[in-house]
Amino acid sequence: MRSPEDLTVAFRVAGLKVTPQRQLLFRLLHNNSSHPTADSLFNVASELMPGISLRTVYQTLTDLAEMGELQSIEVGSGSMRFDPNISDHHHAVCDNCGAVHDVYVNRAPELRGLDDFSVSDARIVYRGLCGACSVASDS
Amino acid sequence: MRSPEDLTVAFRVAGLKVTPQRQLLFRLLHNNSSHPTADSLFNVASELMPGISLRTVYQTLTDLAEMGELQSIEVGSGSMRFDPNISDHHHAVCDNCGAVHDVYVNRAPELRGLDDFSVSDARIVYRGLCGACSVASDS
DNA sequence: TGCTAATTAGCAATAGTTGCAAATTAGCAA
DNA sequence: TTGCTAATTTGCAACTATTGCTAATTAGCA
Repeated sequence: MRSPEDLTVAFRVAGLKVTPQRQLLFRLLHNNSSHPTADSLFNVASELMPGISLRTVYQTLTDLAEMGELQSIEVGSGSMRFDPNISDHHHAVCDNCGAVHDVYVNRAPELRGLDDFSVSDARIVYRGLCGACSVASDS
Repeated sequence: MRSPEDLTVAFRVAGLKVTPQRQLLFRLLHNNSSHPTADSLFNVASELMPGISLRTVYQTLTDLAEMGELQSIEVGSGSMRFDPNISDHHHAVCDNCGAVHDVYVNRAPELRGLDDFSVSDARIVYRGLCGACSVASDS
């Protein structure tokens, strides 16, 4: 995702308005690698801007995703997560603490068992234990 | 997933009862590669056994999943899908017709960018166009 | 400064799934 | 075969995540 400053310009160019709510969300998402849900973002945003609506958070996330500024991902936690890292990467989810990490793979794995399927996207979700949680479970 | 006959035995051994509803679902799921949702299974089951409850379908799917007889998968279609194929495989989803296909990869892709994460499971979801739909969209 | 289309907030509505309790029933034992 | 009891089924309410709708507000241009 681009910087809040760049997004401000990009939104105006696209005919979208730059409201205080959106600027706040730009800031909260920039360089955010926590893969937040709409709700968790709403909670943080609410402390900085009491009264902001969850609906507005959803709306802005949808707008950003449509502009290609962020990726929406599903890792089986029940709710959608948003990732401002739009480089070609995948995710590792800790079964213990639920944290979602960005991971990279050397090359896209090749398919077998399906002759004619033209792949446009491949997403990998790894599950297991993150560093902190494996240490904690050593005994 | 094992055969309806084997599951009948396995359920009794596990202290679970084998009801007509469950037997029907065993049959509907056996060798079923359509990756059905709870609701689509319910629809088929309802024709063969009017009055069967959606709640029962969910319950039985949960039981089967807990026994390791089927896999529940999420491919972004909004609802959970169930796969009686429990071999090590992945899925390809057609963006046009929504069909979910089983696919196999030569080897699990290696991680980069995360030092200490012990992977217990990796799931790949490919998106694109299936054979039938690529042909249909040629013009 | 005023205008207007975009946005916000709040609430209702929806989809998928699970919780709960009363009625039913599978499967064991006598 | 009959009776018992725990498991199951059903129906419905509740719940979570998300989207639809609309009146009131506001960004940004002229």
